Amino acid sequence: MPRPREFDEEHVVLAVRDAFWDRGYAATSMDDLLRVSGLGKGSLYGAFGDKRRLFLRVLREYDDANLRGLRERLGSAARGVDMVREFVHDVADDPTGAAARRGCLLANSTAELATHDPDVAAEARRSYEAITAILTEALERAQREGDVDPDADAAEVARAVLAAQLGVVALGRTGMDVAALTEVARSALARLLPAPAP
Amino acid sequence: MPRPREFDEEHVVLAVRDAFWDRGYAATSMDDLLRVSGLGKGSLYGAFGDKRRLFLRVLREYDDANLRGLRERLGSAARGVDMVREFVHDVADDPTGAAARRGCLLANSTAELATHDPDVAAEARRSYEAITAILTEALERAQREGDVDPDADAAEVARAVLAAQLGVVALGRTGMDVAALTEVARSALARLLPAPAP
DNA sequence: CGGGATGTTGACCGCGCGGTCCAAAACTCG
DNA sequence: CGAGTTTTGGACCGCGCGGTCAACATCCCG
Repeated sequence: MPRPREFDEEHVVLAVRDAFWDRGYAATSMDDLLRVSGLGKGSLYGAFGDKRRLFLRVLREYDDANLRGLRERLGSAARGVDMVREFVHDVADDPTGAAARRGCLLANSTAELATHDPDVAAEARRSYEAITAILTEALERAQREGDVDPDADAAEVARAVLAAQLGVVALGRTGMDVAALTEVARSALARLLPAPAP
Repeated sequence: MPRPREFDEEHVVLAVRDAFWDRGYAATSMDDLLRVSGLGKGSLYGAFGDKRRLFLRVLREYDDANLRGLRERLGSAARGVDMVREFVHDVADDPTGAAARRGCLLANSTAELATHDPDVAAEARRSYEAITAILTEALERAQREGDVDPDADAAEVARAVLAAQLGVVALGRTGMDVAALTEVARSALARLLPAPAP
């Protein structure tokens, strides 16, 4: 019976995500979102609700995609420890520095909004807990593979690794040069991953 | 000759700082700033220029105060390593969690603004470099005092410690409970500060 | 092919934004 | 005390914000 949608929701979510990622929540106007999505006001409001609801939808999908990506990288990594290293280096691996300057949408949003938006704060907690679980799994595998001291508490190391990664992401946003950022990641990892007794 | 100011610039800067810290840059209106400062529009604009200039002034004074504080803590710490530990635990040391949720004005501002405001990005780099230097000094002292492996590269450890601290601050903003946050700090420090051979 | 339901477009709304400006006030000094 | 200078408070401005809505287009199905 109804008239069908003329746009693909996922395309819109991705375009809108990039806008929020680039400008932040408050500095992105609905007009910006209409521009990047190519939709009219009625369509965008009809499909996603107001600005905040749209943002929360975008944030959640961003996080889910991120978690899926991490699980895939763990699944396809030759060794558990490789995935952990990749995770921390990530933003520093783009030699142009663009990825580092962009940072992470969740981290940016939490810094901007978490104080006054409980939904954003809750989403951040959910996401970081899930990441910690994945890292723990990766580290347990690394212990079995002989790359990490089997006596270490994998969950504890995972939390420290997460903190280090968040630090690298935060530093990346300052525009610090990529080589230096890579050094930070390398230096943190060298100390956070206790090597097994030889 | 002239009519004297009726307000104290430093008081105003502090009040305005708290407003920006609480709401973020974009979400804080000039009316908010007039309210918290108690000034009229003419006075605020006359003394500090527009919103962005006022913000940059506030941010720089915040950073300077922060650096002064760190240097003082290093000067008065019984041991170099104590200052490093305090630095990382800091926001988690408020048992109410308020400090953790508030986070750091510089970190929040960098996450919100660094992409499009080169002055904010530059200020962040300046500040983080200065912090790294102070941490390096603290760690060198810790090495002399036998609390940190003297073979470690103090500057490298300092960068890793900074990353960990930024991670703790980022996690703190999610509203994660303080005990867990303290554990993250503890766990990171335990691994980042290589103990000297006994 | 027509009726009903949904999607689309863009005009429109009121508000609050950042910023300007000026008349009155408050001071110093000759 | 009066002249000169700066500060003060708030009226005022135009704009762009987020959000609503109604007229029209497009489709499915009987």
